[in-house]
This record gives sequence, C-alpha cells and structure tokens, in this order.
Amino acid sequence: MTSNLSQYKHIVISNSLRSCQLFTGISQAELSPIVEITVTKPVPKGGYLFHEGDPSHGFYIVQSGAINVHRVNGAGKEQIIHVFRAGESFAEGTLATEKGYPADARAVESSQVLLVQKAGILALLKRQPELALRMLGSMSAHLRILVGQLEDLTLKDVETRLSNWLVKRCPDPATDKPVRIELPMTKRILAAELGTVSETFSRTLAKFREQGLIEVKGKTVTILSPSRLAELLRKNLGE
Amino acid sequence: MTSNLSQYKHIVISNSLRSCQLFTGISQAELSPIVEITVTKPVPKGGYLFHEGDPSHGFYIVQSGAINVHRVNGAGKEQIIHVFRAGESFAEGTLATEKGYPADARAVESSQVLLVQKAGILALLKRQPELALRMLGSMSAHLRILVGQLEDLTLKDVETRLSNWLVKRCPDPATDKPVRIELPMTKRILAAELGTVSETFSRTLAKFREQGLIEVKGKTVTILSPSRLAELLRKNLGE
DNA sequence: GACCGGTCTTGACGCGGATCAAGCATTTGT
DNA sequence: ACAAATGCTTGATCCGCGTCAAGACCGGTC
Repeated sequence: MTSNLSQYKHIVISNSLRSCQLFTGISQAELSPIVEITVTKPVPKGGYLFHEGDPSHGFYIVQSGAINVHRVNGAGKEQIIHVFRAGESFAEGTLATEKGYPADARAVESSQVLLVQKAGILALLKRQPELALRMLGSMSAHLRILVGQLEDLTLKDVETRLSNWLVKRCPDPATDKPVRIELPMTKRILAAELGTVSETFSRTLAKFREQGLIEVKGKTVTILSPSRLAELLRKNLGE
Repeated sequence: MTSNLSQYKHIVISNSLRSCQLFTGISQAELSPIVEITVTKPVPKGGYLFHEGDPSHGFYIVQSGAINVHRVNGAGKEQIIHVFRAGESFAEGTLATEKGYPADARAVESSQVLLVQKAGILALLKRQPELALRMLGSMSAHLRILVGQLEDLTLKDVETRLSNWLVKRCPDPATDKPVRIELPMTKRILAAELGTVSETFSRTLAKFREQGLIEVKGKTVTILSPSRLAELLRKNLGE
C-alpha cells in the first residue's frame, strides 16, 4: 500500500516535471532520479514560500496556482519581479551560491508547488551535465525577463506598458477583429505587475476606452481593434 | 617561434582567466582546455562588442577597461544594466539558448576582453559538471545584480540611490573620517547607471554639498562624514 | 431585502525628476 | 596656445504618476 502510494506520487510528480519548460523532452531515465528528490508543497493563498535572505532549500516549480516573486523595501512597498504560473520554475539561481533567496515568494492564489531539493539536485548536476545546461538555459530566460522588466520600468510610461501587455495577449495583433481577454487576477495586482498602482491603471484603461480602443466589463477586457492598439504601441516605442 | 608565441599567449590568458571570479580556485588541468577556446579581443573606446539580438559567439571576460552593457529603446535612450570591469564576466546566459544577446555591449574606455567561444565551452561543460556549476553561480550573481537594479530604480529616489552608491564605496561607513573617492567615469555615465540624467545627478551632489556631507572637485568626491551619509541613507530606506 | 468588506473608478493635488536653455569649466585636437 | 568640442552646473518649466479622499459597484452573509 505504501508502495502503491509512493508509486502514484512518483507518477504525478513525473508528469508535472515533464510539463515544465525546464524538462521538456527529457528521458525517463534522467527524470526519475529528479522525481526522487522532489517534494510537493501546498501553499494557501497569501502563504509565503520563502523570504529574502532565507537559506535555499532548492528551487521551485509551479504545479497549479500562481506565485508572486517580489521584493519589499523598508516602507513595505513591494516591487513584483514576476508572477510564475503552472509549468514555470524559479529560484534556480540559489543552487550554486551560499547566499539565500534574493527575494520573497508568495502565493497569489491557493497553489501547489514542487520543491526540487538543493542537495539532491546538486549531486545530480555533477553527474548529468545535460541537466546543468538545462538549468543554465532556464536561468538565461529569467535574466531576459528581468532585463525586460528593467527596460519596461525605466524606459516606458504606463500607457505603453499596458498596451504592450494587451497586445501580447492578442493571438493576432494585426487583425481588426475584437479580442476578449479575461484578466487572470485582480486589477490591483495586475497594476502592481505593470509597476504602477490601481488608480493609474484604472485611468489608463479609461483613456483607452475613450479612444474606442477597448471595452471593459468587470474582469473582461475586449480589444476592439488589436491593430489600432498595436499601432499606438508602435508609436510610443518608436518615436 | 610560433610555439613560443602561442605558449606566451597561453600563459597570459591563463592568468587573466584565473583572476576572474568565475574561475577562482580552478585547477590547471581544468583551466587549460578553456584557454584553448579563448581568444583575446581589443575594443576601442566606444566600440561595440555586440548588439541586442546578435547571435551569441560565447561569453566575455573583461581583462582591462570597462564594458557597458545596456539596452536602448526606439527613442535612442539607453538604460545601463551594468558596467563590467576587469575580472568580471558577462553574457554567460547566451550559452544555453538559441536566442542572441539580450542587450548591447559597448566599451566605455579602450578595453581588452576575452571571448570564451560558445561551441568550445559547450563541449567542455558536457564533460565538466563542476564548470557548469560555476557558470550557474555566476549567472545567479548576475540575477542578483539585476534584482537589485530593479529595486533601486523603482523603490528609491535619486538621493537614496546616490547616497547608497557613495556609502558602498566607503571602506568603513561608520567612521567620521573623510574618504576620497575618484569617480571612475564621467558624471553623465554615472548618472545613467543610477537611472537618472546628468542634471539631476548634479543637483543631488549639490544638495549633499550644501548639507556639508561631501565636497566635490572635478572627478574627486570627498565624503566628509561617512557616518552622517550612512545615517541619511538609513533614514531614506527605513521609513 | 439591508448590511458590509472588498475592489474599482474618478477627482484634486503635489512632488520628483525629465527636459529645455544658457553660461561656465575642462579636455582634446591641431 | 588657441579653438572647438565636450562635460558640468544651475535655473525655469512641465508632466507623469503616486497619494489622498470620496463615491460607486459587486459579491457574500445574516
């Protein structure tokens, strides 16, 4: 029975890992030892996975829900670094350093995460260089995200950031066909992700609405003309 | 003769690599194959090492001079990500991805860099997992830098950023003994690194001067009382 | 239904800092 | 050594956006 249970767990974790960017196309033989050192962790909404400076226990993969990785300053204001969702991994950077986690991580909603434990994965990395390359690739992606964030926050205004966010969510930004988008979170949180506050966010939505670019109804935003919005974005970026 | 020359080159590169964070404490046996795939590159002041999107040829190590890694937007404004100096490495992230370089790199002054070539190092990584861990550690450090940058630019004002920059350069921030600091670059560039423009930078220096915190003479800044400056910094951060 | 704790919207206001402009200082080239 | 170019400082102005405040709206609960 115990065996059955653990076998079942093995399969579940295995599937979760496989659906993660980091491990796409990995062989069963490579995956299995990773499963062995992975534990699942439920996180209630608002619960913290770790705080800045905590010693690292390993890195995380989101199974379900959403994890907000952010930083807080003395005044209690927080700057969101990224919100990770199902299939994404984070905190790989803490594996190869003695320093603890560089930021805080909190569940935006009730979530389930996998913790790939530090000691175990380090041992594996020493035996499986392919794995190390995967980790490097993943960290490279995170670097890109951060560089993008940096650029966003310093080089662009809120109008540009929001239009960029919206255009990114259009299947085809060149079309004139209206696109419906469901906001996956509360507007205040989305605002924070865009590096602003709910008031300014609201105003910017209103501006777009007045220009006939979008329609807003609760958590549903309809982009009336993706091409016109993309046009606005290009103008803001380009000139 | 050719042999002598190449041997000489080998030794020079070897020494440079060894003085780099990334390779501290590495054995000669491990280092030697890396030297083989490394080439030196002079970069004139203002010369570009790569532009955003260029396919990666490998990662770089600064031998002498300073390399400004930055991003530009359509308007031509650039946001400095970091200025790398002797002994520092960058662009490791491009090894494990098909995407090109995520930013631009330009020499602030006449510099000499080492290029560790992509194909070669990838082959090495597959054989030397220890090396891969080093790279992971290095990338982790870069992530931390970026996270710090993000926090700086969003959560703090220019006064705080500048005082932070100055305090960091004091051997002992608790003392009352004046400290002389030579600005390693032009003030405009330093301003850009702090995420502002030269005018605002100048004004902030003036403010500090009026408060009797510092004295400025050309590129020399004298911190009259590190402890008082640190006090100011604490107040800005703390409340 | 009425009540209440959230989120969202809108207005008014102020502050930090970017931009423009002009004068001064310092470095560079010939 | 002189001119030209570049860097630095300071003043005036403007604008984005964060903050405060006051309603509006939208579920849940009794």
